[in-house]
Amino acid sequence: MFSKATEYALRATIYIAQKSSVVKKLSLSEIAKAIDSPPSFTAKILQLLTKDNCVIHSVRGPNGGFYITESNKQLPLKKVLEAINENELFDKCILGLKKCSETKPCPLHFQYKPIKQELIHLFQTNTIQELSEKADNESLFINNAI
Amino acid sequence: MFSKATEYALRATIYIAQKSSVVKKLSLSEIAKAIDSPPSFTAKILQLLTKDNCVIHSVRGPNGGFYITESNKQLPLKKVLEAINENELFDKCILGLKKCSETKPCPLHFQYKPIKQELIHLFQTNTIQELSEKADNESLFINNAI
DNA sequence: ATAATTAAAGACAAAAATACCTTTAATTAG
DNA sequence: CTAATTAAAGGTATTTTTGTCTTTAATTAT
Ligand code: FES
Ligand code: FES
Repeated sequence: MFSKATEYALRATIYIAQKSSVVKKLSLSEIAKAIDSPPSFTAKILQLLTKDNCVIHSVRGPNGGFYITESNKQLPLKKVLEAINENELFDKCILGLKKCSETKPCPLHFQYKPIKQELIHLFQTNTIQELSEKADNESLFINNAI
Repeated sequence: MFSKATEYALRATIYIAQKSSVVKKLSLSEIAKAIDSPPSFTAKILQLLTKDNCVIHSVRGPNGGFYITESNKQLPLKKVLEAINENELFDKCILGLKKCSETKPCPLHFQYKPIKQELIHLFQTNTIQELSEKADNESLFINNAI
């Protein structure tokens, strides 16, 4: 479904929303360990999420790290997909035609369309905060620990 | 969503179901041109679909090529995914956890679950024949022609 | 000011996916 | 039987994705 990069981005964002605040920043190594992802690769992805502070924030130096503001927690999960340029996933034709189009639809188009809408809805209506609260309250998981 | 290999496999299968019969086989080059795919790569994929005659059939030599039997047209589209080993796509966790599990669900699990079911349903209920007829009757498309 | 800590940036490496190319085997037509 | 045609098989090449490593810049604590 998603690329590794996207999966790490989503898991990292949820974890940061769970555990960080402006006064409690999380280091790369803590995040990577928590979400079970390769640290250096995760660094690249966090940089994308930090760009223009579009999703998360970062500060360098001692006691530095990554955090997310309360206001950014209100962003829809879709924002994460946009930040790492995988948002167009939901615009694509399921059979791989160059354009998914109503006027030149593939044989699965009209059946796939409502499912696609639900996927878009899923990422548009869930905020980062909501997801992180879910993970908090219902003992849900964002890593592969045993 | 799907890999290129899967996209080509689905488009090729639909095209073969539309145009072939036991007495009218289609050459690799015709298929690749029709579905707008790289011929050599498409050859590999058709081989997988031909293995054990699980989806399509092939014969070598003059007037040889690929075709599908009436009985195989009754197979669900899911069979194509299985043939190229991308069927597990729908078993995977959307956040990339090693296992999608009810007992250790990710924060999106319960919202994603019904969508996943619809995707599975889509590929399980549609037969190859139904899709190819759709493509016939409603001027739907399986290539990128202008 | 200096040293320590942390992310940013960029080069590099490995693996996987995609695409291509050559040889072989099967089949058919003549 | 021979030549032509077509898919099968297997190797190679390219591109993309994933992952690593090193250097630089920013920040903080002492
Ligand atoms: S054209 Fe294929 S999904 Fe819309
Ligand atoms: S655990 Fe993530 S989708 Fe089921």
